[in-house]
Amino acid sequence: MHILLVEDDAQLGSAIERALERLGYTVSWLRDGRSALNAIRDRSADLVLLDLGLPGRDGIDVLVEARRARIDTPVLVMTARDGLSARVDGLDAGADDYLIKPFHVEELAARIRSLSRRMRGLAVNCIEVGALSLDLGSSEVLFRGQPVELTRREFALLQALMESAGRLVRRESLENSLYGLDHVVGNNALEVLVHALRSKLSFETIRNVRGFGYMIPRDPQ
Amino acid sequence: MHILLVEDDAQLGSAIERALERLGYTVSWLRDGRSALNAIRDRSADLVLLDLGLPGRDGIDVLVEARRARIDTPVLVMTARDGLSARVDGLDAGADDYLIKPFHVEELAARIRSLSRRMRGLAVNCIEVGALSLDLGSSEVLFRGQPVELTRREFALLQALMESAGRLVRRESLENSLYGLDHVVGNNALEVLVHALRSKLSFETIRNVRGFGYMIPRDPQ
DNA sequence: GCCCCACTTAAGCGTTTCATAAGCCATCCG
DNA sequence: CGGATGGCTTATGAAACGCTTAAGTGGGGC
Repeated sequence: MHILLVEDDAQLGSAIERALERLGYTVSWLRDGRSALNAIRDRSADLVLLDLGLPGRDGIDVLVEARRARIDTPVLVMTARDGLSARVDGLDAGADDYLIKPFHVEELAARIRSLSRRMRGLAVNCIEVGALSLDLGSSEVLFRGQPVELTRREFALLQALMESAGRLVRRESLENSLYGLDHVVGNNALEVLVHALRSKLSFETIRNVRGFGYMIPRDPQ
Repeated sequence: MHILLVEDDAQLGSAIERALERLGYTVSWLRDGRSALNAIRDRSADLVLLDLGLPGRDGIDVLVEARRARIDTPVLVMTARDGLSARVDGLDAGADDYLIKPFHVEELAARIRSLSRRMRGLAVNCIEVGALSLDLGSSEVLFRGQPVELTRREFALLQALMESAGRLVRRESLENSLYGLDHVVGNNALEVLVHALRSKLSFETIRNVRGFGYMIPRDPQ
């Protein structure tokens, strides 16, 4: 998940950036409203962490402009404790949640998690591994940038594998998540499915571990 | 943002109240039509979430009275699935959108966000995609510049698809927003509806993605 | 009360998808 | 080297899916 951090204070900004990266997010840190707005318009970020204490009314303006452009990327605003009106303005302007400075990193992490949980199923929700990108929202799959048409079962299999990319997924566990616990399914269905998926992607993307299961390597080396 | 919740059921009311507060809104929860009407007249709320299942025709009356008093606070109406007539009355009486009980909290949140975005956007109640233009205020639909007569359901379907134009909308999600959560509804009502809509527009505008759902392409190429 | 309209249900049909089966290939043991 | 096991590949019939048309249902307007 990619987070756009908009914060003009150097010290605070770098602290937040480091904290977010430690939590496993990728971060773009921008210092001013103008470049922030451009970045938001690109829709490259999955979440925006916006400081409302920017010089001028920059922070609010960014938000208002973005919402006017019908960009509904979730926005989490940060305000000073005394900035009650700013906070209210922020929510009015279309923020999804707010944090009061100063805050604990745990608080920030919790808000981000809650927000990403909330937007799941509504906005884009991508898993990316190597040359593969899988969008759970639109059910679209890209392989080396090209869209690939998958059936429901193929999609489910790919999702299961990509969700634990780099790790082996036991055959049994795959069968469960594809067909449910009632194993009425014949013992060869999975192989057929794997084959179909491989021929739509490439034969190297899905690796078999004899006797155990399958995996998608995280580093395609 | 302050939301006025009008709901007589204690359990449901407190559940919705908690959910809204978790989403960062402040909530006033009122149980009956009379006090609701007073509160609406104060114009203290930014949005009203109104249950039409109040005893008597209280719910509708509140709405009609409020609109008669020229109060244009957005109203999101909640109705039971079987209360089709109540729903129609609700929209006729001046509701801005409706939800069918029971609903997911995410659905409620999405509607509230969409509504608040809509009212913020300088009364731009239009969604435009390709040759399609849908006016949420007047419920008018234009296709290639020509007005098209749609029924309520067709309109709701088109709205759902256009609100996420360019993205796939899962069949399940469409069924939820059209019929509510308890899909007691027959399993091909949606297909019939899609067919009706396609034949009023064109057969290319709505694309099916087998096994997943439907979408309206943002770029008709 | 009657008719009309919107809507759901039902049924038929073509297409796609999927599980099964059956044969082939690779790897692992002796 | 050869059997055995596990995985790969391909073909096929059945089931699922979606489209379409037609018939049934129930509410609102007259």
